[in-house]
Amino acid sequence: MPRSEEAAAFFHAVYEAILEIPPGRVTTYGHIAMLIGTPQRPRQVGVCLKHLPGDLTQRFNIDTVPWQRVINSKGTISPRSQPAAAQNQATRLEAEGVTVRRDAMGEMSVDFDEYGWFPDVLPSEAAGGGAGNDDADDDDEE
DNA sequence: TTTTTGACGTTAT
DNA sequence: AATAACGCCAAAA
Repeated sequence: MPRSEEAAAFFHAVYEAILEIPPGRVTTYGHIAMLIGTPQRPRQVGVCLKHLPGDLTQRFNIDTVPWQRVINSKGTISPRSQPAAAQNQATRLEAEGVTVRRDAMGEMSVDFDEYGWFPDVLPSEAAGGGAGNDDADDDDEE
């Protein structure tokens, strides 16, 4: 558990934000960081997920928090020390209807155009390549 | 206690 | 396009 109250509050905010990701959609560590008002700490979002309790009696645990819906900004499942964990994430995503594409180098990616969930994205970003969603509320697009 | 590590992302070369 | 440097900070070593 986090050593300070402030850290605990951060963990809490991260988990709450992740709970908002709709099933069958994905977003990024950076986006979660932005949503909770700390855009400079996407890395800490990863820390929170890494330490997500396996204890199912806790309010936030690996079963109640849809951690699998968080991937990196490249649109790929972040590799970690335990390769099986990434595989597990892919499996959980596929179980909710998300297509995970494996390329030649064992790298697993998800198409943001199809599954990305990015509410509150600034119009300037959306203007770029047609792949954006400037709406704060989206369920279906393209 | 100090140092290193790491489920990241943006900016600068 | 690809690589490096940096900011971030809780945990683990």
